[in-house]
Amino acid sequence: MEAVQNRPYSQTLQRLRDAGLRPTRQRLALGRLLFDSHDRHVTAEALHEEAQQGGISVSLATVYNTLHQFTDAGLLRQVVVDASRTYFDTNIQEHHHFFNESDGKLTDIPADQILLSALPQAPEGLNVARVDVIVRVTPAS
Amino acid sequence: MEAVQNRPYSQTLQRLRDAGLRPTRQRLALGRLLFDSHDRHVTAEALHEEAQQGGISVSLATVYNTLHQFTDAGLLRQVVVDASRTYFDTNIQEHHHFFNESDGKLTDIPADQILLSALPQAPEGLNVARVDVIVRVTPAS
DNA sequence: TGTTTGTTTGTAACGATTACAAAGTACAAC
DNA sequence: GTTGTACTTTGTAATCGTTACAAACAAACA
Repeated sequence: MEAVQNRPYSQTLQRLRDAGLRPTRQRLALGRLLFDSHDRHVTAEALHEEAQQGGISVSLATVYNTLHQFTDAGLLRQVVVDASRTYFDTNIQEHHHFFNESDGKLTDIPADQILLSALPQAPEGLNVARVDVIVRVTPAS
Repeated sequence: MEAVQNRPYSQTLQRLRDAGLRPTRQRLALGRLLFDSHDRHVTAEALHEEAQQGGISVSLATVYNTLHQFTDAGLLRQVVVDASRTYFDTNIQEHHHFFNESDGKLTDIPADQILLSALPQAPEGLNVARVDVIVRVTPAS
């Protein structure tokens, strides 16, 4: 078995290939930041900042482009919880979120921890694409 | 019984008084647009447009101010479903939404039509402020 | 009616995001 | 390798919804 420190947890290269995206230096670097740990929730600005800190030279425009390309490829998912910024979630399985309204932090809730019963029928001519449950939390008084 | 056309469905004047907001021409006019019919979902831009069409002279800045004041007073509720714009909902009861991703239209789902069981415990030190369920729908293929 | 305090308005500013064209890079063919 | 081409990245300008702000205005009340 190969050494842990060399194991490509994220297999970013393969993911990019599978998605038909050229494995450029920028995409590989951002992919590793995103996929080497699990259940990350990032904004474009935050990821850009993180890349800079890590010595990765990448423009903010590229971070935006990349996040959208990854999302289109199904490697990421957008989470809408706050009107002022867009979050991208590395967990693409069905699941839900706690959203801390005071610090803007998201936490995953596994799908099996929330049971939705009796979902009403979608209006005529429409199909359900996804169901999002957002549990908004605030610091206890 | 008074004539239907004179009946103040929305009782906007009283609502404003109760909320401690001066019943100005602009607030009364916007309040009537919002509260004279039920279950409305508006954006600031759309409400401004609607007011203009109806011959109500009110600035966009005032529409924004008013929507926020109404929200703070508990007369409206904000709904976050789309990163690009903020919706305000005249239904302040507990309920959920269908969100049509192709045309941006919201439809209410009464609270009793979605049963959420086994909501996980909020992280230490946090209280649940609200649970939003958004059923994202798209046109059937 | 006068005074005070709250409200409205037009416009500038803001912050996140997108558009765009020029410069750079991956990749396949030679 | 070298070259050619299509795809990417980049800095920056533009966009868009929203907020800030100070001057003009209006409601409340003595």
